[in-house]
Amino acid sequence: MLDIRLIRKDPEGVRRNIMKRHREAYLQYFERLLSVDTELRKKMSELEAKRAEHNKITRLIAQQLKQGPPQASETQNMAAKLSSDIGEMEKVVEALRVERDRLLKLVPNLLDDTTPDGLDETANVVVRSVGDKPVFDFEPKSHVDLITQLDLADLDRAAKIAGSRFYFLKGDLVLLDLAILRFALDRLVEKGFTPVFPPEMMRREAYEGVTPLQDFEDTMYKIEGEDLYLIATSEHPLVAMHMDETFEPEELPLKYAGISVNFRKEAGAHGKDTKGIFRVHNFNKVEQVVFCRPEDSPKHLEELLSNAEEIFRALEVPYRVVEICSGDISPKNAKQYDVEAWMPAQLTYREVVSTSNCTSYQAVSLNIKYRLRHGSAEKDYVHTLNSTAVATPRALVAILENHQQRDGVVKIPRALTPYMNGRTEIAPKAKPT
RNA sequence: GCUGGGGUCUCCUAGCCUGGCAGGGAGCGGGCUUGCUAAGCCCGUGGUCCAUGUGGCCGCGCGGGUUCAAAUCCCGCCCCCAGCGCCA
Repeated sequence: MLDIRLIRKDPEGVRRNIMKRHREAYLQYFERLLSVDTELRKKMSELEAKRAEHNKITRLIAQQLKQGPPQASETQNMAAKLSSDIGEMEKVVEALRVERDRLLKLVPNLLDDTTPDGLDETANVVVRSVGDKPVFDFEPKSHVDLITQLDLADLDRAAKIAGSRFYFLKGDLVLLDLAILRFALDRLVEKGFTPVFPPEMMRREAYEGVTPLQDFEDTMYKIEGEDLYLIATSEHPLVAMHMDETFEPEELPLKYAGISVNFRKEAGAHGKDTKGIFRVHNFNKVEQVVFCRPEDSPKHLEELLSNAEEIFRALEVPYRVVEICSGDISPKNAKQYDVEAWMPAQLTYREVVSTSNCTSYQAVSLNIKYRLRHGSAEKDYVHTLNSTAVATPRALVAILENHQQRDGVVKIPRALTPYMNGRTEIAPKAKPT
């Protein structure tokens, strides 16, 4: 969420920024927030004055009782009256505070000045296209046909026991999945990232700090009867792990490479990508997470993007980088890039990476700060950034489709050969003649 | 899961039994003193509010309750430690 103090200090500036998202609802939340917050502060002042009065009397009672019990009863009656007044006022203030916080969480992050303006995804800006699209002298097969033909996954039996959007991954595709994850992890470790296996469930309180409320409805799975949610990405536990902490300046930037399973309901995606393993309920992902000083976050955003691009170049998958416009960007992001891989069977680019600068939006919710100078009392919120390094079902789809040969063989990218025990291709099983 | 012990400001710790403004130490930062890279002294080192001051309010794992008053008493929950149980 935004820092309420910033909103109080410059409501007009915040309003102008929110308008750039072209969503009437955001503005309504914001205007309502301003009035509720004003009312809250007024009521709080009154409450605190009353408490101050009550505290004085309470101290008086303590003194009187030292001198002798009989003197205290009259003052105690006054204190009791004040105490019940305070109880009433507290209820009012608490209701206002709950409403203020609810609205505050609904107001989106301030956009970076460089985020392109636009109404929806059609206004996203292609920054660059990298790699040559493969030229086939045959009709390229979809990944669905390839995994069926090569016996690399079983979708029907997965549906039987778990439902749609689940899969049994099999044989060489399992080895390739692990190879990709390990390859990506190694590249990040070389760059100073600390690899982390995080908890794959989180409590609601911590979770609310890293993701919009709407995600509890349409993204996250809840464990029945427990205050636990399956993580939708390792970004969530990795960012939340430092809640209520203050970093010394020399500890920043802090870089993690999270590796985990990701669970997503994909509610609202009915009918999209229903076949194959492109859009699924659980998948593996290596994620980059950075905590840094505010002035460094634009630089780190470019680094995270560059790291992800490096991995897709090594996988020999053609891609383009897209800058997400103000109407399409996630509410928690100030600036966002997507990397989209070329999918030859669909003749289109599909999202495989999302790189985000959340600036202080998550840090404010989670109360993550740093000292401006070592030992100094002055603190400010850190910035958090996250980016996919690689997510495997989608990377597998890209590799299968881009590296397929006429004879049904799929070439393994050279960079992965060492991670595949020297293997260079995935071939159909020899059929008995 | 059971039994017992615990969670206090950045860290350590006192206070809890017996309710009355959370005290001490260390580290860190700033200042002063001094012949030096020693030693000493003073201030600061949770959050928040606006009327910005010798100010108020809140804060002792979280949430309730009792009371004029709760770190302290009562209830529920979370987490840590030890032992037992279970277990890949």
